[in-house]
Amino acid sequence: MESNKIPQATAKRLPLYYRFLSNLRQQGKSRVSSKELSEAVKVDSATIRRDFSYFGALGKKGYGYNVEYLLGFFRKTLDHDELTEVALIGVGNLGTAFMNYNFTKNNNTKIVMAFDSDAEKAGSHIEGIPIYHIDELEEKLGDIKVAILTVPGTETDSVTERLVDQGITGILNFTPARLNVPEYVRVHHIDLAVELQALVYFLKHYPLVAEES
Amino acid sequence: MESNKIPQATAKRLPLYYRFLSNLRQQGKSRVSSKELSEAVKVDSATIRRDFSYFGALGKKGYGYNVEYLLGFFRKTLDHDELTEVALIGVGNLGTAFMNYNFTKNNNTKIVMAFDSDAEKAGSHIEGIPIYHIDELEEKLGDIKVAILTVPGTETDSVTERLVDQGITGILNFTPARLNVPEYVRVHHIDLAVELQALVYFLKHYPLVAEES
DNA sequence: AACTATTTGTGAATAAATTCACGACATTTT
DNA sequence: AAAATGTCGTGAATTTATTCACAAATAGTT
Repeated sequence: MESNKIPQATAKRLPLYYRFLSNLRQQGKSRVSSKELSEAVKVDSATIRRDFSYFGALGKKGYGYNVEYLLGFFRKTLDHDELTEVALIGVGNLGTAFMNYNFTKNNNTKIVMAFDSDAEKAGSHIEGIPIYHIDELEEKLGDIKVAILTVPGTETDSVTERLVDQGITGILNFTPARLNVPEYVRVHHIDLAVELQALVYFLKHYPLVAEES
Repeated sequence: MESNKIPQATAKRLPLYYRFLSNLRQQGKSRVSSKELSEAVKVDSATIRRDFSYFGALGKKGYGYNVEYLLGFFRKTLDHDELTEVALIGVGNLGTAFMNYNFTKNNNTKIVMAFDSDAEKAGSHIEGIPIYHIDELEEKLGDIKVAILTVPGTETDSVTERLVDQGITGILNFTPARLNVPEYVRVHHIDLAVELQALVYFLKHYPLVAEES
């Protein structure tokens, strides 16, 4: 894989760049400098240029970057032409929020089915996405490789095991638990309570500037 | 502020450690080694020891760490004795998920009020938390310093400005926008679409191990 | 055509975070 | 009481990420 040389920190910013570039195109802008983009995405302009440079010379000195060209380039790099199908596990408030969120706009990912342990929900649809009972997981999952996990804490471990058994290799985990998965499965954690606490900690211990009158 | 010397990466892990230590206590464990904790939180044991060491010598050689002592220490360090009040802006599915989430269990943060632009929702409660109309923001906010932003993209900028005007200094931002705030306001972004895309990108470009039969 | 203003791409410097590896000490076992 | 084992705390090495700063090139201007 040639893209092994791209730093992880850079890779994480790519989707962000992509979205803001899409916005710019929609606004009719055909050119952008690293400085302008920097102000929009709040990433240092040198970092942006460095990030882009891992993919070669995408810009032009004295001019900046051509929005259309950059978008085309990243569309390929981010595989935006092929849709990645995603399953959502746990149709509570958080899960429902995801289903309503229109991921496919500006995106290459789409939630195509959801599961819940509540028999009441099974059989219904949200935004056209079918909800199955969790017992049907093995039957319905097919060759989906990515799952969003928004179940309550108690069910986490057993569901995770079943997902892995069915061939899931990527999990976006919103539960507070740390998942036990084989090493070939990638898990990204988004821990809402931790994020909130960390923010509060930073506010108290890392004041940015003395607030002025 | 003496804790200026603690690396940010360490600070972000503290709430995580705290939660897992609480779990251990609940399980009746009175002692834990960095190796055991490492397996639970999925952080390298050397990193854990390094993190703890910024606060002094909290453990005992040949023994490990005393769970109770560690918890007591972090309770003070993380200001777990004082409750930080938080306002939530935008009572959609995502916002509702937060309100149902019991942040105060094992936590020092509490959502004490919510706002929404939907007049229907104003006046009601979720989990005992009052929901006000967004027009009442200035009137009701009081001296709350932290806000969770879960509004649709269109309202983001104007709401942010009003929050800052009212003295908010920390924002947990779930909208896709990058906020324009004075430099003394700390914003943490959680960008759901970006997280999902980044996961997909890593799966394709950074395979962890060839999946074995 | 000459001049000025921009802006990239990157080598080098710096900063931040992780990981190695081991001496020192405490605990446990025999 | 001695030996064996376990575990911390940390100096040093390494890795990863960011930022500086400037030559080179282009674009725009007069």
